[in-house]
Amino acid sequence: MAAHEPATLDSVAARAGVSRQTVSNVLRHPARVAEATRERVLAAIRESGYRPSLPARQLATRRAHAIAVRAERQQDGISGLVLDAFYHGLAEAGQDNGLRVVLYAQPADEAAELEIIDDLVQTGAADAVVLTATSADDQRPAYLSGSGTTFCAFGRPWGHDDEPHDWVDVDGARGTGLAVQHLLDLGRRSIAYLGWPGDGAEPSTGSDRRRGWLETVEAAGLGAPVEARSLNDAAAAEAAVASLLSGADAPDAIVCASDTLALGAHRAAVAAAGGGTPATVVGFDATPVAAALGLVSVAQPIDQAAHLCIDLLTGRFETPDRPARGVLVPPVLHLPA
Amino acid sequence: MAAHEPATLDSVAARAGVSRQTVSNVLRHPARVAEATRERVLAAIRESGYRPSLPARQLATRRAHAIAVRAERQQDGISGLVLDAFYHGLAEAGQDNGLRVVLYAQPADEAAELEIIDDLVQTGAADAVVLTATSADDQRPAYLSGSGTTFCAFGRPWGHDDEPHDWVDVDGARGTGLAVQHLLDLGRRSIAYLGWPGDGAEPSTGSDRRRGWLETVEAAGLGAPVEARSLNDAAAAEAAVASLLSGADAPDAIVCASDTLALGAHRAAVAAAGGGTPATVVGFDATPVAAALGLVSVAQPIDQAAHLCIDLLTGRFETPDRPARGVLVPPVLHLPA
DNA sequence: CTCAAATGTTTGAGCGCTCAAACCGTAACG
DNA sequence: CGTTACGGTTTGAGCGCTCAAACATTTGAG
Repeated sequence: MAAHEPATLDSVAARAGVSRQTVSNVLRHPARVAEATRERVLAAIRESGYRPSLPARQLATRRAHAIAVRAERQQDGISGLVLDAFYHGLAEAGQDNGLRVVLYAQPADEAAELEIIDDLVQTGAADAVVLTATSADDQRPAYLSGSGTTFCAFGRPWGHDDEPHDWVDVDGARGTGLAVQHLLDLGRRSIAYLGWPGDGAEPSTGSDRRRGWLETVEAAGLGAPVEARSLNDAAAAEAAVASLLSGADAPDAIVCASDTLALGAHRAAVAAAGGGTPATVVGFDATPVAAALGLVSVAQPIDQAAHLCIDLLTGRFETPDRPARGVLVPPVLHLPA
Repeated sequence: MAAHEPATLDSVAARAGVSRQTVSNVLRHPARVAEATRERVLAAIRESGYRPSLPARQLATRRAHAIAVRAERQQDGISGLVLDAFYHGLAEAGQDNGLRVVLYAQPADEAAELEIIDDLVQTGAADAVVLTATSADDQRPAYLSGSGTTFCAFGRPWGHDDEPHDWVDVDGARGTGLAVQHLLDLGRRSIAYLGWPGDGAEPSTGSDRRRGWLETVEAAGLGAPVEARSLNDAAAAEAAVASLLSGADAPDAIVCASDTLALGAHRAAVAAAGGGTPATVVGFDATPVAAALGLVSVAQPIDQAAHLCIDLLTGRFETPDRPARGVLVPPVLHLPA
């Protein structure tokens, strides 16, 4: 606990009676050092409480040993909570791979964000970026590919298969498929879908989730599937589902593209049931809101996704020119406690 | 956009026809450089797209220009969402002060966490730490004070006034006071409190929130205040409130120590009302759950708190021995949209 | 006109590490 | 018994910056 001068490679070397480089080798390339020497050096390291200087290493290796990730400006309501788990996963997986995670504040627009990323990379504060919340009209992947910045996206390159890059995403179709299956097991026979406007037209998260529902419902050989759309807003969702439930062929279950939609759907269902059994609602994201309402919801394995992002990045650090790789992880169904 | 060798202090200096140090001065101590020279150097910097190397600076100044903050292992249910906003606030305020924010994954226990913090500081990855979620029996502040690590806590040093340190906290009493006042304005006359077990005994977040309720209710000169306690769990809270509402002197409003408690209270209130007007519930933290249920909730000004943490830290960097300082920020009442 | 004090700029050294190349014994080979 | 080879180790150089001190140049006072 003494407040000595902090130990350096040289001070440890002197103590162990070897050269600076040998100490470094013990740490970075243990195989190069003879057994006996290694023991002695390790002892010296332990005794002196030596901690290698990160900045010095960064300077010498020209690598930051860090990745950057964006801190969202503000959680857009119900979802967004998933990010906390993502941050933790990144930090954890990063620690295991000698990578630190640095946060940058989401600025006003994409252009400003790209500037920040460039800055982080060029100043040597980060080697790579993890992009979150990517969408089809996202400029960032193309720009980063163009500028040669290493990155991994959490989210598929929707509609940009021509510009491949590393990505990790959750299999939304699989998730809604699980939801439908669960409802079928529960005996539901008319399973509707509540999605976002535009789902199904262009490739997107929404289209993907809708597809999983559609395919599973059709595979079950049930009647013509019913669906509604709404902006990601509980009130709007409630209205949309209310009209869906007032129709002649009212469904007995509703799979939703998000927990926000599920909240609205749930309200509408309870109202429409008028004391009877309301249609069963399944959400997406397994947020506390779904849990609070006692709804089943599709949970994204965020932690796993974060670890995979780190894996892809470390892989690319080692083999910079390997072809782009994408990984799809399966979600799981979360039943309320 | 050319992929030249990245510019350095020397390359810029050569281009501007001055010495290395002058370029450095232009950036760090503009006053030391003559107007004309400065212009010329700035032009050279612009033309060459020079970005100072962070690692080099860190090595030379022996400062990381970064602070560390913990990424929570897992959001404990409803609350915890606040952290996202906190991270963003830290990153934003940090950027304005030349501080980067690095994340570390919350490990299994406090001892392991302290080890990680030590490591970050000793390797020069961070100059200071922002502690989150501090509690009365928290070992971390004392340890960090002892080891001379600079830090700022988001949370008061409950019951540890003997070991002062920098902190920022939200005025919980003020928050519940606002809640009570709001209910009084609404015409409620019997305002109960739902808190956590032990609130009121020892100094703590819970005691603080309870005190705000108690003082405001007493100041209003209403009848003897009623209260209940429950673990931070919706089901437990529901049970606690149910028995509260079944009593003779059932309250017409309930102020809660958290949104999780509020959720339970809300359910109990709706059930007890049996179709009539349920008791009004006010939550704490203004999470999406409260919004989803249409509940009023006390919102913590997280962004402001984060900025204040950075202010305290930068202040301490400049004046390491100034006395410890604590800042209390007032919360605001969030009405559902 | 001289000298000292400003003012502006450069030089030298060093932060702690890693790379590549040089070095040194000793074992294996012809 | 000289030569090559090789595991193990050391040396030199340099990553890009900042500090402190040294060095010019100008200015104002005596």
